Amino acid sequence: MATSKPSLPKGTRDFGPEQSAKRSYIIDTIKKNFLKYGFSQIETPAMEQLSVLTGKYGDEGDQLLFKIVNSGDFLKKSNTQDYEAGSGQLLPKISEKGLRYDLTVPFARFVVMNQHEITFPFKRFQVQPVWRADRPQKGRYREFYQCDADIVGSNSLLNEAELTMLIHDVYSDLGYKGFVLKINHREILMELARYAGLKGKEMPFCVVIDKLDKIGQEKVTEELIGLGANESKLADILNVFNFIHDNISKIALIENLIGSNRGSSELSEYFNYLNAYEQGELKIELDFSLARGLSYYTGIIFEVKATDVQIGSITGGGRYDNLTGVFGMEGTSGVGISFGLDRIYDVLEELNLFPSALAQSSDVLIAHFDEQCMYHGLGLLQKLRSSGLRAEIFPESTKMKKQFNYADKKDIPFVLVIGSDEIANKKYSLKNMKDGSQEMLSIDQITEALSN
RNA sequence: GUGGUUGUAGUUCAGUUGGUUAGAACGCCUGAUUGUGGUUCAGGAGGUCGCCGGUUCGAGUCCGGUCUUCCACCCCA
Repeated sequence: MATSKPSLPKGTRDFGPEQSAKRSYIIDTIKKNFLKYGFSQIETPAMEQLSVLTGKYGDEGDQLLFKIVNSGDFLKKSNTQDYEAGSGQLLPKISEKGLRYDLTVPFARFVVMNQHEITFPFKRFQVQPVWRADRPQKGRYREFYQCDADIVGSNSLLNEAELTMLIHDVYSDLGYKGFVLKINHREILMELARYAGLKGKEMPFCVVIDKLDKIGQEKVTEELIGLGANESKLADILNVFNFIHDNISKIALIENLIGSNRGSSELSEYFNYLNAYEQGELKIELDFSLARGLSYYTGIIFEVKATDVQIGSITGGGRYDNLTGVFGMEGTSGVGISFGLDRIYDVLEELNLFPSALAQSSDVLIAHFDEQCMYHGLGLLQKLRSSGLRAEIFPESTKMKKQFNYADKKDIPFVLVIGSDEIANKKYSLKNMKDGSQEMLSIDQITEALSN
C-alpha cells in the first residue's frame, strides 16, 4: 500500500494530553453544575435520519448539514436522470443519514420517541460533539462540543431563572468573570419590527438588528429603511437600545414605546424570580437588540458573551414553545442552554484561567538498575497503587539517565530507585525531583510520605 | 456558498532581482557523567520547501489548479 502524508479534515483537531485534561476540566465543571440543578444525562447517536435533521435549521442550516452516503453501492437507487436533475433530486437517493447539527433537535426526537417513559418536566443534559459544514475560522470548527441542558414540559419562567443561576454557577466555578449574560424576548423583537412598520418582515428585521454592535447604528438604519422601515419610528427604537439603565427600568421604557405585551410581562416575571434567589451581582443585561438565530426560539432568549476576548457567543439558549410539534407531539414547551466548550476553552486559555494542577502525571515513578530490580519493583508498584497513589514503573531496564529524564518530562514529582542495596536493606531511595533531595525509606514510609 | 490570506526541520521562523550543497533558535539523539533528571559543554540526526502541473538552461522564489490555515461576508457554539 502506498504511503501518504496523514492529515485531518478541515476544521477538525486532535487533542493532546494537556488539551484533553483542560477540556475535561471544563466538561467536569459544567456536568457537576448540571447535576447540582437536577438534570440527568442522556446520549444520542452521532448520526440521525436526514428526515429528522432537515428543515429544522432553515435553508442555511440544511446546507451546513454533513450528509452520509448510503452504505454499499450508494448509487444503486439513483439513475442518470436524478444526476442531471441536480443535487436536490439526487441527494435523497444516495443519502439517508446525516451527522447531528446540534443537540436540541435530537433531544426533541428523543422526547417524542420516549414520551411515555418520561416524567415531565423532564430535565436532561447532554455533552456531545456536533458537526457543521461551516467554513472554519478562529473559534469556529466543523466538529465541536455542545454542553446542553434543557427543561421540557413546563411553561414556568422559573426554568429560565434556574438556567440563569446555573450559568452564573458554571462561570463562577471556572473562575471567569468577564462574561455578560444578555437577555431578550422574541416577542419584543416582533413587536419592535411591527412598530417600525415591518409587519411580515419580522425575521429580516431581527437579522439586521443582530448586527448592531458589529456594523453600527447608521448601517443598521440604512438597511432597515431599505426593508421599508419608518425612519422616525426607527429612531425611537434605536433610542431605546441606547438607554443605559437597570433592567427593570428598561422594561418600563419598552412598554412605554410598544405597550405591554407577552414579552415585557414575561421578562418582569423572570426578574421577579431572580430577585427571590437573593443572590446579588448577577451579570444580566437586558438587551432589546439581542436577536439570536435559530428559528425555533419563541420566548426569552439569552446569550453569554465574553467581554474581554474576541470570540463571539460562548453560551446561548432560549425558549421554544413547540419544538416537538414537527415530530407530531404538540404543546410541549421547552427552554434550554448550550455551553460552547471549544470557545470557553479558547477564552480560558487566552486569559490563563486554567488551574495549574491539571497535569495528569503519576505521583511516583519506579526506576531500576536491572531486570531483577524491575521484577522486585512490581511488588512495590502494587503496594503504592493499592494505597491510592498514581504510580508507574519504567517498563525496560535501561540507563538511569533515561528513566529520570522520563520522570522529568512527565512532571512526575518523585522517583523511587531500586538497586541491589535497596533490595537487600528493604529501603529504597526516594528522590524529590523538585528540590533534588533524596532519602532511604521503607515502602511503608514511602506510601506514608507520598499520601500526604 | 462568495471574496481574500497562509503553508520552508518536531516547533517558531529566516531565505536577496529566479542561480552552487535551503539556514537559525528551541526541541530531539549521543557523549562529557560505570547509581540520578532539570544547568553547562562537545558532537550528531532530522527537509519529496503542503500537493499536482506549467514557464525557464535553472523554481523554496514566477504562473495555474488543489488541499490547509486565518480573515471578511452569510450564519453560528
